[in-house]
Amino acid sequence: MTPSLTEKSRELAASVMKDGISQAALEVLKQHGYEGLTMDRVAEVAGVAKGSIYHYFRNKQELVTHVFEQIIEPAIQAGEEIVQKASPALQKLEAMVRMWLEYFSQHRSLFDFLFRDPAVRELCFTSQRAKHGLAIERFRAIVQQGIEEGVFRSLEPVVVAEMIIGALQFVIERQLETGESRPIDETVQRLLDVFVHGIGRSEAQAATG
Amino acid sequence: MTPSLTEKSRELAASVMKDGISQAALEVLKQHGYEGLTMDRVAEVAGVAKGSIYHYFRNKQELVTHVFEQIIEPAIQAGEEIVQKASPALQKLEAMVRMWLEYFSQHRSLFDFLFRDPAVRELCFTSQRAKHGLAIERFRAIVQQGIEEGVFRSLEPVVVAEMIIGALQFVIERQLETGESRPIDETVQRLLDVFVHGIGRSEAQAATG
Amino acid sequence: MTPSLTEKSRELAASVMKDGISQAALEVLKQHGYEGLTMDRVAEVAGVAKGSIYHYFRNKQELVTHVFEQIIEPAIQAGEEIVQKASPALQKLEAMVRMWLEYFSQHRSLFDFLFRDPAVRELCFTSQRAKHGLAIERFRAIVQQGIEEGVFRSLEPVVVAEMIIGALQFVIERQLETGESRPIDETVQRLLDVFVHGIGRSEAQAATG
Amino acid sequence: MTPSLTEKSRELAASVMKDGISQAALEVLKQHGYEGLTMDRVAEVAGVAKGSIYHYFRNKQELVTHVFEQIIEPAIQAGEEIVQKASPALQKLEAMVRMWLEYFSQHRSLFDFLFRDPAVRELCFTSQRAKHGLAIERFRAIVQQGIEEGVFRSLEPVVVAEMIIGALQFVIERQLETGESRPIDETVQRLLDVFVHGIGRSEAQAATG
DNA sequence: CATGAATGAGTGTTCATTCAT
DNA sequence: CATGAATGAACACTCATTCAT
Repeated sequence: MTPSLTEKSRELAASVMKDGISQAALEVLKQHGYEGLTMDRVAEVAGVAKGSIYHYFRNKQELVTHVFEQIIEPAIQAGEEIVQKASPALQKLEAMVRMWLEYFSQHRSLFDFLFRDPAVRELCFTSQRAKHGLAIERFRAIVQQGIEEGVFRSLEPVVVAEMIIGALQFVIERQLETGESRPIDETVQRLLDVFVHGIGRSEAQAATG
Repeated sequence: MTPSLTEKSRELAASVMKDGISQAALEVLKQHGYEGLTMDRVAEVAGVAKGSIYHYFRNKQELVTHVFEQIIEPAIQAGEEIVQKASPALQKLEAMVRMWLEYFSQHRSLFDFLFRDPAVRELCFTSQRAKHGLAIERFRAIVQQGIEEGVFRSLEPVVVAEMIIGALQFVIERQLETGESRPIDETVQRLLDVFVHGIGRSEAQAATG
Repeated sequence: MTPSLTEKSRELAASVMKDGISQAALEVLKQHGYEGLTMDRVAEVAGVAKGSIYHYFRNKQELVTHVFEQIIEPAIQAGEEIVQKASPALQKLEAMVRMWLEYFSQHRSLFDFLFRDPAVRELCFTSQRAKHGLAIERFRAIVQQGIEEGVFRSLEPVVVAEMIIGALQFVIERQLETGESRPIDETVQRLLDVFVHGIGRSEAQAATG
Repeated sequence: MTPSLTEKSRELAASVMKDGISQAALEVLKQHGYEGLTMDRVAEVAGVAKGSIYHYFRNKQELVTHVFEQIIEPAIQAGEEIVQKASPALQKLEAMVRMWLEYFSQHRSLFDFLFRDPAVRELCFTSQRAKHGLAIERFRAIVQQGIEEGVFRSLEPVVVAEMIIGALQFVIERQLETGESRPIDETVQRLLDVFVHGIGRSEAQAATG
């Protein structure tokens, strides 16, 4: 059992180091941008020798990936909670949109950097359908639930999920670019309004429908 | 008149070279990504000496910018034509969505790279409201027209424009990532359907409205 | 005889071009310094094609050398005149010191650049004992004359000439560096005073002597 | 105490490397001149990788400056000692002239290169009145002392100092250029003779002579 | 395990020189 | 002769990665 204990403390120490380095990398990312993310700087900020980083991360890419995962974790958790709740789809949708809006407005600048690494993108979206793919999956589930509840029309839920996320991301992105920051509540309402009721006028809709 | 002729052929040769280098850069971009875009590679692919590139582009950034402009130009033109037509907003919207859909599906992979260059982003979005900002402006104008025609509800047109573009981009992005390629017609219909009618069911809408 | 005429006009044209290019190089030198002296810039300022420079100067070094010769020529001439005059050595010395002082204060900044090229140095001082060596020779001749006239002590004239030139150059150099510009008359007097009478006090001299 | 030991050996190793690189740079300077001083060559001669140089010197300029300081340091020290001594001005002057003469004859070729770097010049003369400015200051102090002792005439000491240094430098320079090497003792005597007694035969001098 | 010195391939950019037109 | 596009070697500097201690 002793070895198990030693092993555990070893593991603990290792994970502490990993986190420390990861945090340092995040700091560097914030201050110097993606192109300014050098192992030297990470080592300096983390207060460890450059070589030590390679004990915990095989290479720079792995470090970047880990940083990304650290950042996105809270959103994953928050999303999970929202989905798990026993609320109507519309409420879940609103909660989800608000959560992502808040999340993106906090971290968008970092995403600019993180999404830059093709390897990270690969990881996030495609390969293991992880993280972002997960976001889609969750919106999809909510849309599906809405359809089943009879409040949403019977549309392809994945595509709808994608549209919502895309719209949401881009709206945030624009706000960051233009510098203006509208209250999140307002943005949430607008997004929901458009997606739920459409931009078409009811009479016209009645006519077309 | 002779100098005019010589001058012309010189200009022609110069523009041929510029295009050649630009094409080479595009090729490198496709194969190696933005981080892999080195002047050496461009020179090699273009089949010219590295130094020669600097006869046509002051520096790397200028080359990148030029490549970007070359790519986006056709879309700008097509957008202009659509906007100028005297058609109802709904038709324009459809044409615009289809155009961008076609355009993005052709170039999305490049945008991943191009949008990554801060200088390019600057150019595109912020500084001179050029290119992408222009796209927003055009969608905005169409939405505005729709509102005036009485077919669209009176929503903030800029935000709606942003949502549509965001949704559109992301849907394409996803298709590229998942590898599946749905017919563009179908995607256009889905986007319009969602944005015009919303995802909510009519009764619910009637109830809310 | 016709070919002779053609030949002459050809030669004339060539020398005109050489001078034009040389002047352009001088201009570039003044504006951009030695490190900024590029063939491109020279061609641009001269208003000729870069390639044309190589018709008149085998390479950059030859051009630089030519520029140097152009600059130093007036001083050579002025020196010649002073030496040729039938005046007492002391008067010649004063005239010479004044001339060089004026000359250096006008061109010192250029010398900083020109003396930088080892090839130029080679040319100027060593190889053909040209130019600068010539200056030494002239000061030497004046000192010699002074000895013969009985107004100067019988010292090794070359070394004395070197000392005077060295002192003269350095005093100017310092003025340029410190930025202060004392009147030339004053500097001339000081130099002559020190070199003619020495810094030692008469009694002390008598004591030492 | 162990860390202190490790630290010390580390520091030692670092200073050994710095010196090695510095020496290599000196070697390159001697063989290829200032324009031929490339980091590649320094690395090759030093037997280290190019990148390693940048562990010890932030950039080329810093390396050059360091080389310069290494070379000039001994002269600074020797000058300090001479000035500090409690000897009559005339003796100090002789010692100083001899010291510089010896020093310059050893390093003049390097100065050709070193003085060429604007940054080095800046450092030496202007900015902190360091090094060369220091030399002037010291000669000035000696002249001043001589005036106070009553052995030198009451002349502007700074200008006299400049003249002596200029003459001294130029005489050495000439010897290097012409290749002839006169005994230093002789040169010292000639310089002092000229500067103390002047070249003119005055009545007083005539009386002594 | 921790270290940080050492590495060396790679980066964008410059510029004297050549040569086909 | 005049041209200027093309060249390519050279430059200072960076940085992910390795490895002896």
